[in-house]
This record gives sequence, C-alpha cells and structure tokens, in this order.
Amino acid sequence: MKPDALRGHLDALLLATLDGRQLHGYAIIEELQQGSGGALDLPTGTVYPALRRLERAGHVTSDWSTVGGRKRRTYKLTQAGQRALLAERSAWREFTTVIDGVLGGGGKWAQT
Amino acid sequence: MKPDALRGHLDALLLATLDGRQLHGYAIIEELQQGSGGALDLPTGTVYPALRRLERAGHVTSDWSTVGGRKRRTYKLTQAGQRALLAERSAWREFTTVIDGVLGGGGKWAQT
DNA sequence: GTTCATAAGTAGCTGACCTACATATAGCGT
DNA sequence: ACGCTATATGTAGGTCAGCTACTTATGAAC
Repeated sequence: MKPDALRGHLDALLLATLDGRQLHGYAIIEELQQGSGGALDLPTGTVYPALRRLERAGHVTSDWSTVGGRKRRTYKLTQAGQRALLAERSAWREFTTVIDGVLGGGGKWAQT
Repeated sequence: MKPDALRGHLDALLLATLDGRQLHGYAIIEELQQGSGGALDLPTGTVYPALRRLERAGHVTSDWSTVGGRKRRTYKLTQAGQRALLAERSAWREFTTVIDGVLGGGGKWAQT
C-alpha cells in the first residue's frame, strides 16, 4: 500500500486501536501491524507525534509506567476521544461510500 | 467531509471520471459534484493542477477545442491511464479492506 | 456596463506524514 | 567487557498534495 494513502485517516486508526484498552506507542504499532496482516507498518516518527497531537487535542491521555526497567507511556481514550472515534467511524463510512460511488458507479455505467 | 481526506485518492477519482469519455476540467468538477450527491466540491485550484500532473505522468492527454467562443481543454485517458485506473481501483479496495479491518474488527472484538 | 455562469489557470501556504537520526535499557552471545 | 538485537520513546527536517485566494477571459442576461 502506498505509504501516504493514510493521510487524514491515521487518527481514526489510532483511536480505534485504543478503544477499550490501554496501550503504549510501541504496542500500538505492533497491534496495527498484526491487525492488518502486515499491511500497516507505521514508523515511530509517524505514530509518536500523532499520539501527541491526539493528546493535545484532548482525545487521549497518557501515563508513565515502568515495565522491566523500561519506561512506557501508555495512552487511553478520553470521553472526547470516544466521541471522536464515533465521528471518525462515520466519516470513514461516508468517505468510502462517496469514493466507491465514483469509482464504481459514478461513471458511464450509472444506470440509476 | 473533511477537505483533505482525499489525499492520495484524487487521481483515482479523476481517472474514473474520465473512463470511457472525454471531458474538460470544469465538466469533471461538475460530474464529481453530481456523481457524489454534492459531497465532492473540488476547487479548480485542486483539479486543474491535478490534471496537469496526470498529463505529465502520461495518464491522460489533452486537446483544445472551442465551444461557443470558450476554449476548453478536453482530457481523455491514455492506455497507461486505463492501466493506472485499474491499479487505483485495486489499491482502493485494498486500502478500504485494511482500514475497515482496523476500524471495525481489528480491535478488541476480533473474534476470528 | 455590470453581474453571473462558464472556463482555465497560477502563487503561495499549510501541515500531515515520512526519513533519518538520537537516546536509553535489558538480554543474549562470545 | 563488548557488541548486537529487541524494546521503547522521541526530535529535526523535508516533501508534496491539496487548499485558499487570486487572475484572466468570453458570452449572456439584466
């Protein structure tokens, strides 16, 4: 998959990954990798700043913990984040519906 | 719909709109607007440069014509453009499958 | 004669995402 | 002791697609 097709949809992926659980950045990356069958291999330089953005936006909060001597910053959704996730999901549905319409039936075939 | 969710998918829309017919830029914009039920309202500053990009890439060719005293640059797909459209369609399908997986079933529910 | 619809275009900005790098600990092998 | 790999977090800087705003031009309507 071309790397920046994600543009504008990364937040949705992160919020969805954090839905109902607490994860740290590194774990989120692995989770997305596995959950997509290897199709999503997000670099840390993409994910960490994105999580900070989400935190600044109030959609997630973070806490530090130490596991096996290593520091982790674990994130979880806020209530605003939950709401944002719902919004992202419906925006995604609308988006795919529109594009599907053009790509599949918006052209010359359209037989209404 | 948030304006730049399109990033990376505009080419697919333009190629699909031109599939099997010749259109000029202004008509493409209107076509996309109608074909999407008003959801897609692309500014000319987005579409014209994109068409030029596609022409540089060899995916479309353009010819000038004059209708009612107004000059139009009409575009049509090249064979490479046809191939590109097929590629864009399958990339789109893959993309939505991956994101749908994460957004819908990639999280805690995944009950495989 | 000015306003609207049609038609095409450029200039400049923004910012999300990428690439590449820096930092640090634990554990393993040698 | 030393280096390498996996784990874990982060920053600096660049790219470039798409956006905003503007310019140019014709024909029709008023």
